Amino acid sequence: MGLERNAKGCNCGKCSHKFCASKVPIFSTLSQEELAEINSLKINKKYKKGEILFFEGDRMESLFIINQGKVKVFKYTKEGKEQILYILSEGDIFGELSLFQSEKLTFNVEALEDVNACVLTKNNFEMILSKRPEISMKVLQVMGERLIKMETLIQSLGTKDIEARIATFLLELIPEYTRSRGNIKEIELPLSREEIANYIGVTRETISRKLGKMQEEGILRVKGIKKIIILDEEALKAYL
Amino acid sequence: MGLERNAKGCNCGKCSHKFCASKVPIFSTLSQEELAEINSLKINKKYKKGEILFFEGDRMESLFIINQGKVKVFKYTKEGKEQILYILSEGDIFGELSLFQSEKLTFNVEALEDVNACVLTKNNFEMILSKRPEISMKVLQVMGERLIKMETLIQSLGTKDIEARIATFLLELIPEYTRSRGNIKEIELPLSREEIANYIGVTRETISRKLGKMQEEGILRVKGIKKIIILDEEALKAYL
DNA sequence: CGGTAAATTGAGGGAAGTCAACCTAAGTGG
DNA sequence: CCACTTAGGTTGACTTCCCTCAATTTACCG
Repeated sequence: MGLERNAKGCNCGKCSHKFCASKVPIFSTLSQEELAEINSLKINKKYKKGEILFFEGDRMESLFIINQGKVKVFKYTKEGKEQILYILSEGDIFGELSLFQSEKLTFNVEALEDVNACVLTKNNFEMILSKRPEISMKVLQVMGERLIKMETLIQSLGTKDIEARIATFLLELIPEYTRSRGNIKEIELPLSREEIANYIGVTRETISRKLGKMQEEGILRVKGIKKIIILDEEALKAYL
Repeated sequence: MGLERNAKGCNCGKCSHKFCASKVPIFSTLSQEELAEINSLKINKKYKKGEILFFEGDRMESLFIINQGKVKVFKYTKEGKEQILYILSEGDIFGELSLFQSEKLTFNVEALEDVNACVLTKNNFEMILSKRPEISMKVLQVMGERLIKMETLIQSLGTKDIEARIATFLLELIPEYTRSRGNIKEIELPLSREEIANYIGVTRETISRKLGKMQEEGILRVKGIKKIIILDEEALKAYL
């Protein structure tokens, strides 16, 4: 699967990470030569599922580009429960903030699956940025999108109706995590029940019960532990 | 009051809005001449308390700088309740996002008190930006701070403990909204009870009850409708 | 094919929401 | 300056819904 990917995106046979830079929207305006330069500067890191990439309070000295896999970004609440802020996957970046304000990280990052990431040092990134200042605009766009996602999450958490929160969560997943088979949509869940609960601000048990209820209502079908088939997307939207 | 302000910050007697640009961190690197240029480009707008500056879905074609007063930025939840995202006051900017991604506004903005704002058109701002590209870095910093605030809010909303949410809210207010009298701190609340409730994700009544409880415990004193005296800041922090 | 971690299901309690009545304070006009 | 009006705040009784705790059941991995 991983090999297929490479074969598909790159023909040179050896540079399995040529993608790092080319995958990322912030570098979309760069030429092939410039991308190649970035690739020669980057280093590659691998993490196992469950591994912590960063802890709150760590000082970031580099820009991370996720080449493969997914990570969750989260904080701990007072009760020691994790509050997930967002999920990042292939092509997403993080650490960009610290590059501009050299502050400590305000969240933890953990690999949800095996992760392959490219790392650009702060210095190298600043060098690239000085050559191509329009990149900072791109970074602004990415941050803007992230802000909008967080606004949606806040709106969701502020909503008392838990069905609505779950619906929001599922609908968000559809564009990126769905394999369409005919006209039914099968979501590949990136999170466990407990993690969904921690994202939505409820307990694991409540998620179980609500999904069960939605299944009874014919809106979706829970297929094993990490798949959900959306049978009636309109009914889901009606919850919002 | 408004005049005193002006007298204090500006001696020319006529340019009551010279501050707009000089108040804003994103323009902090500019020279006096450049600031003056911006001031000649900007236009001035006034809003009455309760007035809506923008609706969700509006297209922003300008950068707003708050010169005086406070606004709340909010969305509506499914139940029609407002979910406040943040409070902006003197020196804060908004609309910066739309300038970079020309998307529609994702929130509403309402004046909490009489507001005086400076407006820079998108074109003018882009012109300034092209002359001084380092401003985009500053914008990134501002957005970074906003992102961090939202992360905190999410963490707070995800926390079940409502006392903790109230404590977080009050402690956030202290730096900006406190008049210290001796060693007791008196917070001037920018929000009504209902708005606090809408910010924290609970009902008006719950806020009343919890503040009453905290008063009984000797942590604070509710003084009328818009003042709270913090008697025991440490006890407040202990809720976190 | 076990063994373990995760998910589900059920029963019970508690905390916040709802609804309604009452109170307080800010603003208005005489 | 005071009485009146009204919006916002507080308080109480009741209800609901989610959390908690515990017992099973189901999925996943060697």
